[in-house]
Amino acid sequence: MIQELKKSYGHQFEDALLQEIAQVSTFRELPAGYKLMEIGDYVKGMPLLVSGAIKVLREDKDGDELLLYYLEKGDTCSMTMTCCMGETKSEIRAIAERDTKLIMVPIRKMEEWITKYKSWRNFVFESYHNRLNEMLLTIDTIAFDRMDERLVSHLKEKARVNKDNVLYQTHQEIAYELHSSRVVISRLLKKLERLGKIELHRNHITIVDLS
Amino acid sequence: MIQELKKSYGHQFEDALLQEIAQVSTFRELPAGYKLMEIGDYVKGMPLLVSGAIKVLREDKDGDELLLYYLEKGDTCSMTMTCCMGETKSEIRAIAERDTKLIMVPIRKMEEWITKYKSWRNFVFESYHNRLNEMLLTIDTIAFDRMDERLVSHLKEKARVNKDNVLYQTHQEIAYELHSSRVVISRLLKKLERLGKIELHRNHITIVDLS
DNA sequence: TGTTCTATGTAACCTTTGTTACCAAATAAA
DNA sequence: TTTATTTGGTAACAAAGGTTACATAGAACA
Repeated sequence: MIQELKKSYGHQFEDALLQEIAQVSTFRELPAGYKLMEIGDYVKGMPLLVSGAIKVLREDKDGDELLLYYLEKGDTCSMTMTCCMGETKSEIRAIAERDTKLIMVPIRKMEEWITKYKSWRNFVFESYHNRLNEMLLTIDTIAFDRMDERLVSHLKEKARVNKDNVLYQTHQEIAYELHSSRVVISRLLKKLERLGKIELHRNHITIVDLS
Repeated sequence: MIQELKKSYGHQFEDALLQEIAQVSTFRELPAGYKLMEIGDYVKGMPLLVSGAIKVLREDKDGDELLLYYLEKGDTCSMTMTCCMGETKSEIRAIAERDTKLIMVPIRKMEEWITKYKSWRNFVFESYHNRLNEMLLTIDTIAFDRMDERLVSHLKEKARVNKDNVLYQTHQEIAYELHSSRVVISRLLKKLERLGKIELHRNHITIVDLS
């Protein structure tokens, strides 16, 4: 594990901290689709992403979903931190977007290291910073953009996160993540295809040029 | 200032910290409508709210606004903290919702106190926690609620924050804060009046029963 | 007092998005 | 191979919300 740690976090954490992390944490490999956290769960650990990606989703009272943002290499879940500080339940759902490796740090260490290591403190604050900014961007898209623009953003982001211009997602799944309906998404995707920006196939979408 | 400080923060900060805050901070009284921060501004201080309320707004590229949340007594602006840590410009606009008193702490002290005072550390993390949760609630309303529900929430929240069941706001102003149009808001307000939930007057709205 | 400005009410219409229904193609299962 | 299921295409319609236009009432003010 220490190698994985050094590769992803060696440039920002001092050796003593890396050692401590290695001692108390567990290394986990999650297959794509694995549900890491459900709404209402109590939080037991803080994930440090080593590779892959985790998607973070919000749900309303009717069970409708909305994709909030992705966690990637070098990220951690600020939502987790806020939860464990307050001993409250998770407000979000977290699912592996693709095969993912992460290091799970026990929450009790989090506060301890904040006083002990400056680099850890910076990391924690930077995470909050990043997460608040991701949330602002999410708000921007849902408040200010129309569904066609949101769809294009979604396709771009999906391709970036998965490092693949072919998206293996059904129209229904896209509709869930954007909190829309399958028919609307199919309609807009067809329009994008007619414009030569994507190619539609059963169970996958090829991005041609979304610039 | 030390009295104001003790009244609002005495229960959570130790005396030594209260003393330090009093020494390096400035006390400010803002009239309702005062613009405390504009998008693009560099952040010079961290506000500790003593009384009143500050509304925090987001703007898109076309200049359209959206109300994100209110800061009240005991709150601080996490967005400010993230900005000053990263030396970046403000992502939001902050305007006094009503007459407001606050203590402005220089940003350089923020990090220093995090190592020095446990209570300050808790306060900072709690602020992040609160802000992330407010952002989630904001996302919930704009993503999952229709405009009539959002309007009712807005009226309730406005009345709560201002401690007044009479709202002194024009339909146009409400439309800006909800990122809608005046005609739509007038239409929905009229519907609420017909249902006996509010009374409409020129330049003010009286809440009768929104439960 | 008459004039001007601002806030609100309302009708008519348009666009976007969501819903229902049905069909066909692709795939999986029997 | 036949049947069932999943996925996607499309039409027709409904609803929410935005736009334009215009009228009127109250407030401000000359």
